[in-house]
Formats: sequence, structure tokens, C-alpha cells
Amino acid sequence: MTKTPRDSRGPADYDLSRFPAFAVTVDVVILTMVESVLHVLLVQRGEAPFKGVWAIPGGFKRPTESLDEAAKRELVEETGVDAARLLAQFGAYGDPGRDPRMNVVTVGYLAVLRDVGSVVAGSDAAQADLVPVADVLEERIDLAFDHLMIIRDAVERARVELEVSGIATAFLGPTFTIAELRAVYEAIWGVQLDAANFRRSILGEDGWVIPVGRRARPGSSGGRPPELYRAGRAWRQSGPIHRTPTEERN
Amino acid sequence: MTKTPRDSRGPADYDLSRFPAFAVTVDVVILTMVESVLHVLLVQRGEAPFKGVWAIPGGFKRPTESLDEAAKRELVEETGVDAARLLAQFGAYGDPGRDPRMNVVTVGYLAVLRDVGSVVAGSDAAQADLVPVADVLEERIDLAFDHLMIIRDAVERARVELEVSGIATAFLGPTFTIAELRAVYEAIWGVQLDAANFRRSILGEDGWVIPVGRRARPGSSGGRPPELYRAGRAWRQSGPIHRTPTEERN
DNA sequence: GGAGTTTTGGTCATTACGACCAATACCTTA
DNA sequence: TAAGGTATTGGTCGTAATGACCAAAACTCC
Repeated sequence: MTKTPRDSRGPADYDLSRFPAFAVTVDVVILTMVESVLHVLLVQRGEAPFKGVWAIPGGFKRPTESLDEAAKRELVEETGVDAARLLAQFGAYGDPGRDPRMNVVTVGYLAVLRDVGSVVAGSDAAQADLVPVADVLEERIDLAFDHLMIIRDAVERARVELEVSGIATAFLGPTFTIAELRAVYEAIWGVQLDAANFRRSILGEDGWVIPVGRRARPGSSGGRPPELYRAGRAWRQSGPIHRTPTEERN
Repeated sequence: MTKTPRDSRGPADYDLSRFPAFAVTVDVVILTMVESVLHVLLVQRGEAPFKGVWAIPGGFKRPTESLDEAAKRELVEETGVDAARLLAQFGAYGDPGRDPRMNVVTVGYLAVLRDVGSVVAGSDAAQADLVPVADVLEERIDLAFDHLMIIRDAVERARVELEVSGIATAFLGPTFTIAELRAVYEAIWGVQLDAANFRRSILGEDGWVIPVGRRARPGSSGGRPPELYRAGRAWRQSGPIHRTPTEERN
């Protein structure tokens, strides 16, 4: 906290009115994969300021809940999905002018979901949509407040998290193919990975993926039907694939 | 932001009193190196609650400043050192009961200083001291509020930052020896690194350290006087030394 | 001058990894 | 049913990275 003996303000006076009051909100950047392209969930604001402008979902923190609980609640309210496992805080934002109405400090959370499409469709009142993050990062879409910066930080956090934790499988269903897993890495890092080498890295050490015995149906373009796997227990330690400064694609 | 169309509360009503008010503080975890041991700067609280208990320095954010500016200001007020370059936000904390007086959300910042010793000595009013982080992490020292958790997160952040950024040279002076640089890695990661291999990794690619032409005086235990170096330009990209899961020491 | 300590340089085996090629297995179309 | 296409799967190989270990160099202290 909070108050040190050297602070210039008065001594033991705990009158809240003597200290600046802030509204604290929680904003959730929801990332998901649609056809091997990284998407972010945006909602269209229904009121001023920034009425009609796209924004990331969020809401006020309640005094009786923690920040994590607030983020989890907002996620459920927005998508109906209870994905508490994949919810990481990545930053706080409190620039003086970021909200024209009042002093607001917001805490950004990153959530990774699979197949959020149907959930979004069921979302009634809000105009919600999944848009490619590339459209956001390259500023083809206007965002409210400082949400562009927030999404930038969230995506960067996702890139790092992909390397050090098991965030990759969170984008996928309970069973998946090696190619689907590789598509996650390629989409988030913006690189092209060799299919054979990627496979070797994943299967080389065991604990990452476990063959489930079945085969998936090949895509519409034919090809050999791939083996199906499920996530192993090693994902929460550290990721199996690491970025290299070379072979950049994007 | 803040407010989405699906939020359950009322529509365009921007009366601040309708939303829960929080105090927002900034707490700074100041890490430094004392004789190859990682230390954290703590202050002894002069008022209730937690009067006389050790805590990390911090203070209230002002509505006219950003979070980064608040952290920088607190750092200057506490240590007199203007080390704005090495100041990274690592987390926000807002559990309901974390401050018994009122609703406080705090944002944690990590600051890395070199040779903060004299600065601390000059700090008058506050009882300030540098304590080994090991004493804190192993709970040999009681801390106020949730500051133990905050320091835990800060140290973990420092460990990661050491790998991906040039945080290492921030612990050292303008010129340093390879052994001093290695000591930083060994202290923060709690590992033992081979001196020869470390040297090769640092000097192998250029851009990390630049020989300054002079030699340092050997330590009290004698030995060959080491070459002096200064930090190169490559440190802000990514770190030269990476952790390996093996050879753990601590 | 010798012992001790630290830096600095060298060798070597192992591993990791990217580039590339080829075989396999299935679908689609003719 | 046969041929072509596509994606998966397996293999080889050269290079880079790295850890273990040894030894020489340089200086201080006794």
C-alpha cells in the first residue's frame, strides 16, 4: 500500500474524502481463433461517450469482489462462458484523460476462449462481434478510450504467454490435431513454422500432448487425416515451442 | 473502459456517486544488489494500521498524473533517485479486505536501482532499510497488508525481465566487470553459472558489453584484475542469457 | 618468492533446431 | 476404378548453442 511515514500529506487521518476518489473498472480482452485467424471480441457502445464506437467489454469493480472476480464476472456476463482458468491480468491504465467523465483506473485482463462464436451470437442487447486483431492493431477500426493501447498490450502478453505457459491449448477444443495447434502459434506470433519440425518439438518430450487414438476428418481440401490429441499435464509449467528472432513472417 | 451496453446498471448517468469509489495507490518494489545479494527496500510504518510493521513504499495516485508518473514520483520521494528508465508495472491488487480502512486498489511497480545504500541512509523521517529478499520470501519478516504477495510477484517479474530485457545492467554502475554481471544473474535466478561459459555468451555476440579499456582493482581476496565494461545498445531488445530448467541451485 | 584467488581462454561432447526431402494416407474428380 | 492433389508423418543433415571441464594468465597477500 499506500501510505508511508514520509508521505507529505497529513498523519493518521483516514477520512476517505481527503484522498482522490477513483472509479475502478475491469476490461477484458477476449481472444479467440476463427479459421486460424486471431480475433478479439468487441462490443459497440450504446451510450455517450464514444456512442456507437467499438470497445472491449468491461465494467465497474464492486467493493465486495476482487479484481480477478470482477474480471471473471464480466466475462460471464458478456459471453456466458465460465473460463476462469485462462484469465490473466496484464496491466492497469490510469492516465488522467482516459475517460472524459471522471477519474477512472481500469485493470486489463486477457481471456482466451475457444469457439466463442455461438456465444457471441446469443448475446442479445449488445452489438458484439469478433474482429481480426490485425484490423485493430493496424487501426482499421476505431476504438473508444485507450482501448487500442490496451489491446496492443493484451496481444503482446498473449505472445509472451504462449511461450512460457500453456495458453495454446486454451484456443482449442478438448481434442485437436498437431496442425491446429501449430496454427495457434502461427496466428499469434505471425510466423510460419515448419510442420515437421513443429511436430517433432511437440512429440519429442512427452507430457505435452497425448494421442487419443482417433483420427480427425481431413479438411475440405483433402489430405491425410491427422491424429487427434488431447492436452497433457506439462502445459502449465512452460511452453514447448519458443520464438526465434529469425523467420519472421508478419 | 468501463461501461458496456449490457451492463446491468442504469443508462447514461454519469453521476460519480452512483459508482463505488476507490482510493488508488501506487506501491514500488525497489530491488538492489548488496554484496551479490538481492535486497528490497522496506520502510517501517509510522501509523496504524500495521504501525511499526515493514512495508514497501507507496502513496496515493493523484488525478492529474498517470500511474507511471505516480510511481516515478513515489520513487523520487522515497529514495531521491530518478530512475525512470527501470520502472515496470507488474500487477494490480484490489482484494476487498486488503486495506482495513477503505477500498484501496494498488498498482505495483518494480524499480531496479544500483547502490541505493547511501540514498537510504540519507532518508530521514522514515525508518527505511534494505533487507535480503530471501528473508522476505521465506517469511522471516512480517509485512503489512498484502505486501508479501506483491513482493513475490515483483521478484518473479524481475526473474522474467532478466531473461527478456536488459534489466541486469540496471543493477550495476556505469562500468562493471563480467563477474559482477554474472553475480546479478546468479542472485536473481538463484543459480550457479559457469564463469567461462557466461563470459562467452556475453562477449560472443557484440552489442551487449563494450570494453572500456581499464581494469578494475581486484577484490579483497586477490585474483587477476578484471576488465571493465559498459552496457551496449542491445540490452533493450532481449537478454543474452537464458534460464535452463537444469542446474538449479536454490 | 610462493601460495592462493580470480579472470580469461580453450577444447569437447551433447543437444537443439531449422532447412529440406520423401513417404504415407486420404479425398476428390475424372 | 484410377489419377491427381493435399496434408500428415517420418527422416536426414548441417549448424548453432550450450554445458562440463581443464588450463593458463595475472594479480595480491604472506
